[in-house]
Parts: sequence; C-alpha cells; structure tokens
Amino acid sequence: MAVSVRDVAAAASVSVGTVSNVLNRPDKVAPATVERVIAAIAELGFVRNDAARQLRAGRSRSIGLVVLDVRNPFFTDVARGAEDRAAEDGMTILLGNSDENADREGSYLDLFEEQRVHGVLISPLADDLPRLARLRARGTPVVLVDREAADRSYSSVAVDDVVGGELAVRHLAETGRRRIAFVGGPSSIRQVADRLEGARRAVAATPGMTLEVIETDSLTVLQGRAAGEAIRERRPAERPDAVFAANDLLAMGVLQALMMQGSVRVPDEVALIGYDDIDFASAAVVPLSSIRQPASLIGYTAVDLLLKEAERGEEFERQQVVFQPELVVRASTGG
Amino acid sequence: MAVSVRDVAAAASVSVGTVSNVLNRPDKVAPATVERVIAAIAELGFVRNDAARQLRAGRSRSIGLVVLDVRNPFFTDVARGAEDRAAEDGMTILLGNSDENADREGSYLDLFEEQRVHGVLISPLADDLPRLARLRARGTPVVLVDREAADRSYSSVAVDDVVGGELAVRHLAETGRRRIAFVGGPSSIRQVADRLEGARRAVAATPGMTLEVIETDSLTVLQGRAAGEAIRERRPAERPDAVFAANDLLAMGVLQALMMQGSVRVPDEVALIGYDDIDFASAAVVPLSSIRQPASLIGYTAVDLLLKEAERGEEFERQQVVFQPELVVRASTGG
DNA sequence: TCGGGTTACTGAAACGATTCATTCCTCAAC
DNA sequence: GTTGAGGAATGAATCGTTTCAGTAACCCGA
Repeated sequence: MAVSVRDVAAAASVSVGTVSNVLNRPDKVAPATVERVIAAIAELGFVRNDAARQLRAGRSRSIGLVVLDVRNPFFTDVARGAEDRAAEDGMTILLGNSDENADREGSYLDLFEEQRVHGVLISPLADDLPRLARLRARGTPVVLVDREAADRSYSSVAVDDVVGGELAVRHLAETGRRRIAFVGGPSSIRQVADRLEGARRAVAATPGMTLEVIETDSLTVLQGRAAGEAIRERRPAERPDAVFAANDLLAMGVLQALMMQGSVRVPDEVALIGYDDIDFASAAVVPLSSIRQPASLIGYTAVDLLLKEAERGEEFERQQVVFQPELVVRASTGG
Repeated sequence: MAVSVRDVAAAASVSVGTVSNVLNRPDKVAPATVERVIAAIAELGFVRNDAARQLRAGRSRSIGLVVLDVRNPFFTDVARGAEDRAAEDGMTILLGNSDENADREGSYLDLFEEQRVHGVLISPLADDLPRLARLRARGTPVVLVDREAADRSYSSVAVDDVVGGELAVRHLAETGRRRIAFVGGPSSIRQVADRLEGARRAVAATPGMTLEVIETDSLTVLQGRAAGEAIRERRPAERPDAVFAANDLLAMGVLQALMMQGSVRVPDEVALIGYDDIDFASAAVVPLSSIRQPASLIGYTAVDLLLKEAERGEEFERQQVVFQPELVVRASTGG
C-alpha cells in the first residue's frame, strides 16, 4: 500500500541513499540516475512521508502562529504576511486561534511543542508564560507579535499602541470633542491597556477633556454592540460626545447599536474611531475613522526574525521591531 | 538535550513499553507505577514527539482544510465549526488558503499528502482533481465543503446554491425590481455558477424581468468595488434597478462604489443583495440583505462525515448533505 | 503441589527518510 | 604500471514512539 523510498529504490535499481540524494541533492547524482529515479517515483506515485523526515531532522518545517481572534481581519492579514515569508523558505504556517482564551492558547502551545515546530509566533494574552520559556529552553525561537517584549529576552514585532491611542484621542480633541468614552477590554490584553494609556495621555494634554472607560469582555462585534446599546440608552446629556473603540470590530458593533432606529447620529452627536483599519471599516454604515497598522508587514517581519533566530541560535541578538501607527480619518469623526 | 521515552523510562526505572502504556492506556498499569512515571515526566520536562507517533501510526491526527479565501468570514466560520468537531476527537485542523488559485490549492494538497493527514476537507476550485483521487486511493477520506459532489464518490456538505440564488432574485422580484445585474465570478467556481443558475430560474419565472451578468475575477471587496464603479458610471437609465452579488464581500464593494459621493442611492435607485450573511453585512453603510448559510454547522458536519469515513473505511456509504439557505431581508432591498 | 488464569511489565521490532563512512570506478598524471 | 583524486553509489545506523509476543510473579482451586 504505502510506497516508501525502499520501493522506489528497488524499482529504479538503486539504493535508498541514492533516492534520498535525488530528492535532496540532485546535483550529487548522475543525470541518468536522477532520471531513472524520477521515473520510478512517478510510476509508483511515491510521496515523501513528512513524519519520517521530521523525526530524523529533529524538528518540523512548520511555524506555529497563535492569534487572539481569526475572525478579526487584522490577524488574518498578519497570518498572510507570515505565510508569505515562510513560503520563501519552504516553510508552513500552522494557525491557531486562542479566542482570547488562556486554555486554548495553552493547548495550541502544547500542540506546537509536540509537533516540534520550527518556531512560534504568538500574540499572547498575558505576560507570564512559562510555556514560552519552556519552548525557548528547548531551542525553539519565540517571537511576540503585535506586542513589544517586556524584557529583551524575546524578539518582537509590534506597533506602538500607546502612540496609536494618543493619535486617536488627539484627533477627537482637535475636532472639538471633550467627553470621551473608551470602549474595550479585557484590560489584561496588552494592546487594550496600551491604547487606553495613549488615550489617557491625550486627555491629560487637553484641558477640560474627560475620559470614561466602558469595559468589554472581548474584542468582538457583539461586545461592541452591547457597549453601544448602553450608551444609546442614556439620556443625551449623559452620553459621551466621542467613542474610541479598542479595535474596529468593537467600533462596528458600537456603530450598529448607535444607529439602530436612527437614535444617535454619528458623528453629529457621537463621533467614533476604531483601531486596525480593517477592510470593512471603510464600508461601514458611516465609514469608520481608524488607526492603521501594517498588518501583513508585521507577520512578514515576525517570521523573518524567527527564521534568523532559528538559524543563528543563541548568538542571535533578539530584536524588538516597533512600527508606527497611522491615523485614517473618515466620516465617523466628521472627516 | 531532547528528552525521550527512553530517558523517562530510565528515570522511573521501568521499560519504555511501560512509559508508553502510561501515556496511552494508564488503566493497564499499576497505579504506583503510573505515579512514578508521571513524576519522571514532569521532572525531565518530557514532551511527546508527534513526528515519531505519526510515523508509527502511519497517519497524522490532523485534518487538512483548504478554503477559497480565509479573509471571507464565511470560511473562518466554517473552519471554526470544523475545529470544534475535530477537537472532540483530539484532532487538529490545518488551515490552507487557496485564494481561488489552483496552484496554491495544489500545493496545499501536496503538503497535506506529505503530512499523511487523517483526511482532507476542501472547497475546491474546479471539478477535475486528480490529486483528490490520489488521496482517496491512498485511503485518505476527502469531503467536499460548500459544494455538492458531482458524482457520488465523495461525501460532501453543501448548501443548495441554486435555491439560494433563486431566493435572492425572487425577493428582488417581489419588491418590484425587474432589471437585475448579477455580479460575480469566475464562473468556474461552482458556488458562483449555481447562484447564477438560481438567479436565472427566478428571472425566467417572472415576466418582464431581465438579467445581466457582470463578471468579476474573484470574490473580494476590491472586485466588487470595481463592478460597482462600472455601474455608477452608467447613465441612470442604463443602470440595473437591483444587484445580486455572489457573496457579501462583493456586495460590500458594490455598495461602497455606489454610495461614493452619494451618487447612487441604495435601495431607492438600486437594490442590493449579497450572499453568506457575514457579521459585517448588518453593519454596512446600508445594512445588507443576504442569503444566510449555516457556516459553522457546515464545518462541523464535514468533519463528522470525514471521521466516520476514516473509521469505517471503504464500507462507509458516502453521504451528500445539503442544507437549505435562508433569506435575510435588511435595508439594502428596502426591508 | 501443581496447573491455569490474571495482572504487570519487558524489550525487540517496526514505521520511513536521511546521513555518512565506506566501497567502487574511472581517469589523469607521472 | 602505479598512484591518487574525485565522482557516484551503497547500506547500516539513526531519529522516538508504539506494538506485541513473551516473561515473571502471584493467586486460587483441585
């Protein structure tokens, strides 16, 4: 049933070593022999068994990537960038979705460890991660994605979320808004905390500006809708005059809730700005202002660092790459 | 460096066979021994090497899934359903994105074949797929996703796209529209062809109704925008009075283009309906009418069939599951 | 005391590709 | 004719887990 190198070797009247050489170093084999082996492979329908290769090699040719939410286009863009870079070196991306859940995150890391992946890219939930340390101890490079490494012990590729938060709220200030609501959570997610911190700084820099925090359980459209409904239910005088949502998914939800029955006009009564600038943002009921991040470049760069670290090992100087976010103004803030 | 069962066995003063039994059939081992082995595992930080397991087992515990577009929320929902069902049996989903490109599709299938995956779930581009046949010949079950198997040789889980297309256009007819434009392509994608076929039937059933086809290169927001711009550029009298887009991504693009500079009002001048009912549809500039499909159920069911076929082998009667689509009316068709 | 059954554990063989020390040839140079 | 260099091919050993035939120890009833 299963065709192995041995069968191919027999069919081509060569040794298994030669078959392996044809597969991996064809230039070391005489052209006529290469041809004969290739013919045998085609005839028998031989396909390499990756498990056997990996076992011998000691590690796989896959890179594990754990994201917070696959349904967030930002992360699929990151994944795409990662895949592109990985493909350049004949590698594959294994995509895991933690759904902002520590257990799921953990089980993906366990899985990746059993698979002896070439390296791990992770957008981690929390800070302390013994599992990451264990991976590293095993010699598996770990690169943090969309998050700057707290200590310098990991390479990381991130966007400055504090600056992004500041950019968003300063823009709201410049367009005359003063009573800001920040919608986002849980604050244990670093991106959320940083964006809020940036918002706080911008608020502090603007006399008379106030900031209210509406905490959510996760960064989804549904949670955004709930937050938006809470705002809509308030008496007009008690509503904020601008909402800064921790990501575009939340912002879309907020927008849906505010617009429902046309009760609250955006941006007239409440301005709204999101974060990530996903494709759908510009197609929203009211096109959404947002903070743009170079998503696929983040993924690309992360794999790049990972492969360098994998190659050079311990001597590789870990790097913290930080990209700068960019304000995109659209109708939802009166652009 | 690498800790193996042999090291664990030595540390716990048992044989490798016993360690394996502790790992796989703990009830066959005396409790005291189990404890000793577990302690050794913890102390040494042993983690199973999946490649070795797979090699021995002959196949992996992963299921390959190839989708047309990861950025389409419909497919991420399918993937999520698949993942849930796979997890119930301790299996993993490997997600591949063909991007509607035959080469990419092929290289994922090759990859999955080298990995000796447990089975393959695929939303295929075209009809003839020698690679699928080869996988099947190897005994790897293949289940078609979001596509009914032409012959009965594959199991499949699909939604009746002809009915869906009919539903969409009949709804347009009932709301008084007559000059329909179908936006979608390439027609080599079965879903596109079927939805168009359904549209044709509804048109044929309605006196005085006409159908125009605006072919696109792919099913993306960008392509939709291009189609929408083409419509916007026409003299009002030559515009269709309704657009049926082959999926929501296209529809969002069309919508963006029509609304640009407020040139064409939706639904007053042109009604618009999409397909898939992705989360973002309800949050669009004008909330989008659409045809809903049970995405995550599709994924769940597909893995279910796949596992059954993997277990029972040849004697398993292949099944073609077909779900029925559902019309969701929103503002873009005057709902 | 002996056979028969059960339970607990052992350790060699197997999975399939890759590696590398070794052998075999051929040809050129002296 | 001998030597040496280098290209081509060989095949046993290896990676780490699981499986399974077999051993050992023990209990029970006759």
